[in-house]
Amino acid sequence: MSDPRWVLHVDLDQFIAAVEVLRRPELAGRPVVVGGRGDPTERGVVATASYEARAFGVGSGMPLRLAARKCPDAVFLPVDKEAYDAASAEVMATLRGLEWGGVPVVLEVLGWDEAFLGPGAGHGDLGDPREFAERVRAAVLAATDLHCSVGIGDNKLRAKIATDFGKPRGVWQLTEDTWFEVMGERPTTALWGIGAKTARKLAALGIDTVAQLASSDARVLAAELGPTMGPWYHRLGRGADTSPVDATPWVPRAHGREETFQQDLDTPEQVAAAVRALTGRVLADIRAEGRPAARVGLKVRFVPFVTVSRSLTLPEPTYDLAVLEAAAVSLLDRLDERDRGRPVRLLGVRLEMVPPEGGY
DNA sequence: TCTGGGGTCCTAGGACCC
DNA sequence: TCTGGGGTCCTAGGACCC
Repeated sequence: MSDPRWVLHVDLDQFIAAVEVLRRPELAGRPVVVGGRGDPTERGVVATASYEARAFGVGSGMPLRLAARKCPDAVFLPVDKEAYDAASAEVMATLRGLEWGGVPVVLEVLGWDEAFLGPGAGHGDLGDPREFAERVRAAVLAATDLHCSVGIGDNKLRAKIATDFGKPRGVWQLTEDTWFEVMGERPTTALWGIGAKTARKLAALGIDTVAQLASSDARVLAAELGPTMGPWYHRLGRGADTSPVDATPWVPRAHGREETFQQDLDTPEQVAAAVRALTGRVLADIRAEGRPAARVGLKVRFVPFVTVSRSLTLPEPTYDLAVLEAAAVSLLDRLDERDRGRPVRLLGVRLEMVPPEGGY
């Protein structure tokens, strides 16, 4: 019996909505929509909708106002980051405490509600991965009252894609043996890392499906899509991935804050004041990180929708609020003439930090 | 319907240096 | 008179993900 290096991908089912229902049991079975400040008359989008709300056509990324029109009886709740942070930490601690083949698992956290899980060094018999996957689901449910789905793969890519087939509350296995049978005829967007734009470029090359991508000419992809991305898309088509499950804690490169204004900003004074306010908020985040800012970036969305960005490298890394505010505001002067004076819908300030000692 | 907010990584072109 | 080739850094923008 061959012993593939099994990888599991764990994904919580409708994490945000599920956390909200847990602390308000009376919402169970009702359509719940979480997003923005919880006021569907404001500008904002849906972060997560419960299954009951999805039945009305409400989905992630949808404007709250549209969600309210589709499902007027839904309960609208504000995004409560702290609550999800806490629930996520509980889930990850539970996963980290699991043993597989007699040794602790290796856990790579992907976000609030997702993680890869692999066998630790020196493990013994791993047994049937499906049995272990069910154990994972049971452990998470017992510890947190949250349901999850688990994908099993012979690498991270296949495990990640498998999870979607198992949702909700299920387990699915995808390996080299079943890759083309399951994925071959699906559109390239079914792959992790190929979105609408790339799919369109591939379609222009006569590549619409995963199987077509796998049998395409890697040299053509490199020429058309870049020396790094081209070959990578080719590997995606075959489901190939050799990256290890990596438990190294995440070290952020940058922090940023964005704000969509309920009323568009009309004057340069309003815009500059908002940029300074955002800069102060991001500064607090990087102070907590303990590494000073090395670069400053500004993002501006005008009405109608045009989004531009400008950035600069600071003469020297700093925590100095006045210096950072001045740098961020100075980026406004670099906007194109035609954009100046147009109403501003969104502003974003981003501070890139100096790398930690020894790099990332 | 009128489009979040947090991120990462890649590419291309220009400036500059040797 | 015309023109190397390699390298790094900076900036703007594109694409993607959760």
